[in-house]
Amino acid sequence: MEGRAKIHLDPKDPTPLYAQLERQILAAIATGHLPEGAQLPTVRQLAVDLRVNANTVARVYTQLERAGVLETRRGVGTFVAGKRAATVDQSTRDAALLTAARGYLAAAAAAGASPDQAIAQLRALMEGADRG
Amino acid sequence: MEGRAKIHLDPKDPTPLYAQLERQILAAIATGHLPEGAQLPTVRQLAVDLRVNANTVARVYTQLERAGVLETRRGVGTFVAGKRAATVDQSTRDAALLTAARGYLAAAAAAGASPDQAIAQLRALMEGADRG
DNA sequence: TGACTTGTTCTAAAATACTAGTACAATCAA
DNA sequence: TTGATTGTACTAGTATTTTAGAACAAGTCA
Repeated sequence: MEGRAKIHLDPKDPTPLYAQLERQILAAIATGHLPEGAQLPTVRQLAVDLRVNANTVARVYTQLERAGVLETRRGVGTFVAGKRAATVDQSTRDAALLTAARGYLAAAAAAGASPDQAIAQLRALMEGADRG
Repeated sequence: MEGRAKIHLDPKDPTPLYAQLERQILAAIATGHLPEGAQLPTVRQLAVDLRVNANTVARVYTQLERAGVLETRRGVGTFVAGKRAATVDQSTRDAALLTAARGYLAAAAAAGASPDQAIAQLRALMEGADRG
């Protein structure tokens, strides 16, 4: 029960599982669900919880470790790394955010939600994170 | 030049191109960019514009045609179908919106943006769409 | 030391996504 | 009818994603 991250993967979503998992972890960190220094579930445990292969989890951990987001210690576990320098420039990040926003608006519209509802849903999600 | 849909695909996004395209079309319809009866670009033309294979576009058109969203007439073109009965229930749509919101928050975090910036970007996009 | 836990690496196979090219069918206009 | 346009269907090949299983490396603890 020690700070289980609320990770949700959707097998129906055409987005690859590894990409979903990576985003969820990054979001959990950004929203404070996973504070600096927090320990993540082990590769094998998370694989069981999410019903995916251990390799899929391991690959995500490795990738995030190389990106400086996570810190891994063999035999101990995987932890959220401390503040790191941003390696990508601002324009690249802006472009990524724009693309993500377009995608969300599209997905919301496809789900029959109005833009206002889309924002409301986002707010609700953020508040839930604050309390966690 | 008759109402070109503003479709943007991101090859860097791990989400499959066909899924991105499907969402964008659904969004364009939901937001009124593509009103009922409007003609979509031809399979070959859109494939050229988006730098994807014609088969990828054709598959999306076919899928949306089977879903009742589009109407295709051989030798003429593809059009937005008339009002159709909602085939998915509310809970399914809510779940889809929640998943989309989680994904956006995660993508924004991955892009180094705060949740507030994520919402700001969304608002900016909405205003731009209104004027378009 | 030895047992155990944890992350890492590797090979192999299956399923899916995407590209490429071709051919066919239906509609419209001259 | 003829030709052009458009959607549909098909095969083949490549790349990516995911699963599966095994083995190895590094750390903790008794």
